[in-house]
Amino acid sequence: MKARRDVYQAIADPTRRAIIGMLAEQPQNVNAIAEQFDVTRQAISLHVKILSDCGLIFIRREGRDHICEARLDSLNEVSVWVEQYKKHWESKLDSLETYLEQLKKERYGK
Amino acid sequence: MKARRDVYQAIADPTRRAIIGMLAEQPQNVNAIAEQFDVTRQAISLHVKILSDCGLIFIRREGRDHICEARLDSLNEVSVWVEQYKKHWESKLDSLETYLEQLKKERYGK
DNA sequence: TATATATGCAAGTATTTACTTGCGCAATAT
DNA sequence: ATATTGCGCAAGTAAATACTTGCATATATA
Repeated sequence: MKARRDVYQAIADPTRRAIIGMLAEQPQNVNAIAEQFDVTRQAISLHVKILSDCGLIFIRREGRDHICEARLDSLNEVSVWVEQYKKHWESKLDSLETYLEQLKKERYGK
Repeated sequence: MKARRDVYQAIADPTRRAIIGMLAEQPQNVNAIAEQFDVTRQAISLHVKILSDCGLIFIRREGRDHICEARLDSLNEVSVWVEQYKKHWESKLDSLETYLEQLKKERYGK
């Protein structure tokens, strides 16, 4: 469990995206997060660790509490990657027919 | 290999992101894609299937060629999700000290 | 000091992932 | 017709993933 661990992989899991959502609203300790899910605290603890490892959350110790706060700077990498393709889905043509029509005017494949 | 297969999971793999990048520039058949990687054609074929399954690419048959083209509409989901947190990384404070200072003024944890 | 609380670590499991090799099939090309 | 090319399917493997339970370790509280 120490392999590829980048932002893309971190946000691939819906539970982790939910955790990010919660922490973006308000920092919370691990137990508080875990109570909002059906899995064990340890499962959440692992998700928190993964998020922490890739820099998406920052863990501040306050007594025995480990308070997690969203630090979403590294989401910028995803943002940049996705936005570069924005034209691909925003310049949609009206129908598939028109689309295919256009495709035939060009050369494709190898 | 038929479990969770959403856009987030699809783009979690660097090879698949690379394939998307290639196809965004120019549609290509499976072999043409595979030649640009060190893995077998079948490995790429699987990636292509995953991308196709979640709607990120469209496969058009032309004789024996399966020509893949980027259809990145579903990236919009990722875009929307990421952009909602943009303020979290764009409103960065100058230093960690200032940041922590601000945190102390609020109540955290459970 | 004893006890409860918050948490991490370790080990074990089931499932998924990312691959591989081998094969079969359809569409060209010879 | 036969060979070649492009490709998917099936089966197998190694590793990663998402969990679990059990235990150890701090910190707070009675």
